[in-house]
Amino acid sequence: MAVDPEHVLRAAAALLTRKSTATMDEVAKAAGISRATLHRHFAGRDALVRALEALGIAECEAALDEARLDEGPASDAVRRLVGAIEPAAGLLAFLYTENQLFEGEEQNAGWATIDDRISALFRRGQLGGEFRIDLTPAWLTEALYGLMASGAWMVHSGKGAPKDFQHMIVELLLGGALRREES
Amino acid sequence: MAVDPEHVLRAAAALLTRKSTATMDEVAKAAGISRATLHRHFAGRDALVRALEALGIAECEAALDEARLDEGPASDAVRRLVGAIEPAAGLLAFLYTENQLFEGEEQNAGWATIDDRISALFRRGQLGGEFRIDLTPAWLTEALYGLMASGAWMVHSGKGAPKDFQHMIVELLLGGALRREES
DNA sequence: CCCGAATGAGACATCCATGTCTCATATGGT
DNA sequence: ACCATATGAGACATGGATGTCTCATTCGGG
Repeated sequence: MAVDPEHVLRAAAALLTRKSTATMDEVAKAAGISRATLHRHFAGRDALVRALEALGIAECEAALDEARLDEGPASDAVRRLVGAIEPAAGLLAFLYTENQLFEGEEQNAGWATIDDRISALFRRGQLGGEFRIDLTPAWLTEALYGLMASGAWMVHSGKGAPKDFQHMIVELLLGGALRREES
Repeated sequence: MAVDPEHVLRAAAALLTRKSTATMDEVAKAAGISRATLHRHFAGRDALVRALEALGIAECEAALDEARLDEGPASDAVRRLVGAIEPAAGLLAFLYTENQLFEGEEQNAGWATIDDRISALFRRGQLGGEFRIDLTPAWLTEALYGLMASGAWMVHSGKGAPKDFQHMIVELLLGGALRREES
């Protein structure tokens, strides 16, 4: 009978990714539990979103670890990062829009850490001569978020295949839309 | 005494861009009118958002016209487009997230027209040999939206300057993060 | 100057999500 | 088998936003 909070969070994430205004009642149904039980585990919608935020941060950190950002060419690290983060892209896209509601209030410090790690990767690429230096690491990081949200949205709306997620994002982020001279 | 609906829409757009959950009361205050009057002009929050959607579409169309997408190199057209659309980026970013609430219901057909015009631009660039062909026009279009949302977010949060908006987006979208060999 | 129309202020009812509570039931360990 | 505990179902109160209404006031044109 014990409810698995992890499973509840996954179900909530899956639902809220699709319908960000879903009711606590809908979330409970999606998780296969009653609203009362949902409330026993997460005291209110706010707590639920915070828990989802913590989950998203944890998955991000895990993806960052898995991608081994310090190893090899920075562009390869970016490739690994996008690939590793893909399963969490939907959740992150939800949090990305939801976080803007929290503006003004205290932000979860976890995001700053993640921002820093990703920014450091781009900076490493710049220092190593791989990446151009006229685009700031902060912008490249923000752009990566935006492209992941767009990619998640495309997959979710059926306009793109999940298998193309990594390729679409990485190729555009690193290479851009212009044809390159043969190297 | 006559209220200018256009001015009300502008104020609503400016407010909702910053706080997407603003109340009808807050919108009315922001527009300098009473809630009753706001209600007389826009029958409910839904109607207001629809009107904002129409405004956003109109501004997009205007930017598309102003950018003369058919003239000259496609990359220059993209540059002009981003520059022309910058003033509306905040509103578009709001609608971009708000539209997901309407999923399932009928979408405003105006977006499809805009998608088509932008996609056509990217396709033209591909056929002309300017743009790489392994990224679909649909994805490039979606990516442009995502980057504009990220750019608007960066400017809004103070992490980036408005004057860099066009440069950041265009350079990343067209050129990517990798250093190019000297051409 | 006067009258009609639009506005502002506020009261009022309503709806919806939320949060809390109770009680019966089911589960799982001892 | 028994008991403690967690769950499900639903009632209930609450708060916030919305939509509607009235009435006094103000503005602007004739």
